Amino acid sequence: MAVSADPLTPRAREIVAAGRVLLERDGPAGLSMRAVAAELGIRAASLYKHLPNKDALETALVAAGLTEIGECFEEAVVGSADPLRSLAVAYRQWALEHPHLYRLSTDRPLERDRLAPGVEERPAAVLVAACGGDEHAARAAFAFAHGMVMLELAGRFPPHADIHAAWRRGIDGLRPPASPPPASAGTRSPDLSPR
Amino acid sequence: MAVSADPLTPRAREIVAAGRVLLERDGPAGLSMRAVAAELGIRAASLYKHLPNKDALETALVAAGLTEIGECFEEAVVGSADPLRSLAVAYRQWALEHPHLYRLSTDRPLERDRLAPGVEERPAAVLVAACGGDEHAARAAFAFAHGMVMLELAGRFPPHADIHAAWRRGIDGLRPPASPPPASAGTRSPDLSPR
DNA sequence: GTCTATATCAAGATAGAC
DNA sequence: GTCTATCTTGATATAGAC
Repeated sequence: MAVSADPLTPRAREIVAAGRVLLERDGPAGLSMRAVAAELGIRAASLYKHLPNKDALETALVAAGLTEIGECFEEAVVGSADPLRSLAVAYRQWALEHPHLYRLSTDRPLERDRLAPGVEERPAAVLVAACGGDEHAARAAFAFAHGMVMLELAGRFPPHADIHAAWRRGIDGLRPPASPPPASAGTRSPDLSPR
Repeated sequence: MAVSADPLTPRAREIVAAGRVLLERDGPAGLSMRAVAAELGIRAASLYKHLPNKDALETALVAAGLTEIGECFEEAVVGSADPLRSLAVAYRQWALEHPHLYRLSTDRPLERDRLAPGVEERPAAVLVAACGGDEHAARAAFAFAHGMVMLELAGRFPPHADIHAAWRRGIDGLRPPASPPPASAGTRSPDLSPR
């Protein structure tokens, strides 16, 4: 059993960074070993001195993506009067800014063995707290947010759809009953724009 | 502007059927023109007399998948005391029984031009009705269900997660306020198993 | 409607020299 | 740590004969 990730050498980290540039710029089809090598000005064969294969590269990219999403989560809730809304805003924003890395990071089984400890658990704990300790609600909220983001990234909402209203309705239904939307000017939840 | 789908010849329909077998059995990587031809006992080149290219095959598969999901939807609500729950059960069941076709059908932009009329609209109307006419709630419910299914298909829920409880919590939060879970024995929503 | 033959391209990966 | 050279595989697609 693999206890933890093999730590990456500095050169391997540079390769992963180049891979990330390519993935985010050209999508998954652009993430070939040849292209990554070209990005670094070397030959594809040279990559294999630093990473065993392409899967190791993708695994490292997934770890990087999940780590960043987790950091966003922790920042999003500090001082927030409406943590669940703040998490939703942060989540959507990160996914829309890094669509290809988001998809790569979420559409395959997690190799939990190879993940640094806390990468999955810490953002999960933040979300559960925002759901008033209800972990079923937290799982539902995660699925809701993932579904919203995936549908938006796939262009599946019809042109006239009010995406913000759907987010609002979902969050309102998942918020813990004890804490209704904070009493501000209006009677409904505020808009979901990042600012 | 392409007004509607080119109708498929009978032979083309057989090709699409073979493609569906392969996709569902071997996943997207197994859906090659060579493999489809082999499934029919012919050569890949022969396929191009019946379909212009691979994209046409995939488009036909998507149309078939969406049509079937829509039919499931219409059947699921007849005589149901809890339409939103019934839709959720039907949706999850179809997706779990056809994981690869589900993913193919949902992860790319819809070519609405090439879809038979009603394929998208009719199930949408059923869902909106189940949400008490609230189309924002319907969109949120769609995203919630899509997210739940995608996470389950991707193996992203931890082994201990109570998936049924998450479905229940999501549905309860999205149901129209006027109609609480139908008064049965218990105080909570019933389990989400297909039976 | 199917065939053979082929063009074209690109992918992951390895061996071994330097 | 990078190179050249190569292997192996497999993909979509076209031309033209039968």
